[in-house]
Amino acid sequence: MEATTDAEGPLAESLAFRLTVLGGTMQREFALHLKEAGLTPKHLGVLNVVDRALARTQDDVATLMQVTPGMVVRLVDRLEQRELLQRRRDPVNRRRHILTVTADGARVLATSAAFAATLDAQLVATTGTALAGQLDQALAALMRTLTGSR
Amino acid sequence: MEATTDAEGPLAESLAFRLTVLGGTMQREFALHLKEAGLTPKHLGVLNVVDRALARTQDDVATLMQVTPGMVVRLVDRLEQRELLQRRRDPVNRRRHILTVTADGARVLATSAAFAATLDAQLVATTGTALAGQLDQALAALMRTLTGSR
DNA sequence: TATTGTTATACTCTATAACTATA
DNA sequence: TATAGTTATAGAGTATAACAATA
Repeated sequence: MEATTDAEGPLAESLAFRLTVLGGTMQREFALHLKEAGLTPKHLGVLNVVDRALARTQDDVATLMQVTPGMVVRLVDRLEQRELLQRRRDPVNRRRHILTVTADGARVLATSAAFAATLDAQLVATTGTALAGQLDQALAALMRTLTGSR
Repeated sequence: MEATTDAEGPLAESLAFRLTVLGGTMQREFALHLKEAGLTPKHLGVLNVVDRALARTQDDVATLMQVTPGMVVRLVDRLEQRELLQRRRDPVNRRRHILTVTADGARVLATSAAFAATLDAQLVATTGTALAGQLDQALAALMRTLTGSR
């Protein structure tokens, strides 16, 4: 009766489960790196989507990052205090806050990109260049569905 | 002077960063699925490492999952309350608690594996079978380094 | 003296829901 | 009436550090 436990293969071999585990490990690395700046991975995520023009307003950020509007407020609050992000009212629709990354914000993104590059180097060293290239393609395909096929 | 911002390529194209984002998405899915059982993805992680014999004691779990001993206590507390995991003293070294997955715990793992399979199906549908196969290989290589090359 | 696990404390993250203002 | 954002509250997660028991 072991068909009950492994009907679809063990959990540990699922793509989704391993993505969760490895994503958690990577997130921990980013968290450690960002700690000195008083930021979390989510703060970096906000900077990134705004910088990449995937999100223009707080509402955009909430939808794209799947977080509540209330959390976006707090994330943006801190980023604004640190002068990494700027809020300004949309003259066209005064309910909206348009977000822009400041020069300091761009610097945080650059530093984090450099840090990410060192993590990538470790990943490539583990998988080898061939597999890393294919990992890159697979992740790109998956990211496209998250950002709405852009 | 834009070499300053993109010296190593943009953050959004980093393998590590995308693993963080996608891992977060998958984690959210698992969290939603586990909510009705009153569990979190970390609880599932504990069940998994114990079931796979990657961890025998609470200390093993803490080391492997990179969480503090105090958190393992609370995670195991809940799993034990729900009768998904059993604690018993190691007769050889009475400081240790040996963990074993109960029949109910195995059932949770099975249900979660089935759920993971549906997530996997979505992932495969997005990337195509060829890329999914290579994603599988890359993730396997990366997981081996996490579990100590076992 | 080191290891394993527990507890206490405080802090952060997060979700929910009520609220303000704009449209 | 619907949208964008804010605030308040409460609950869950987490880290730190002090502690107890065992080796």
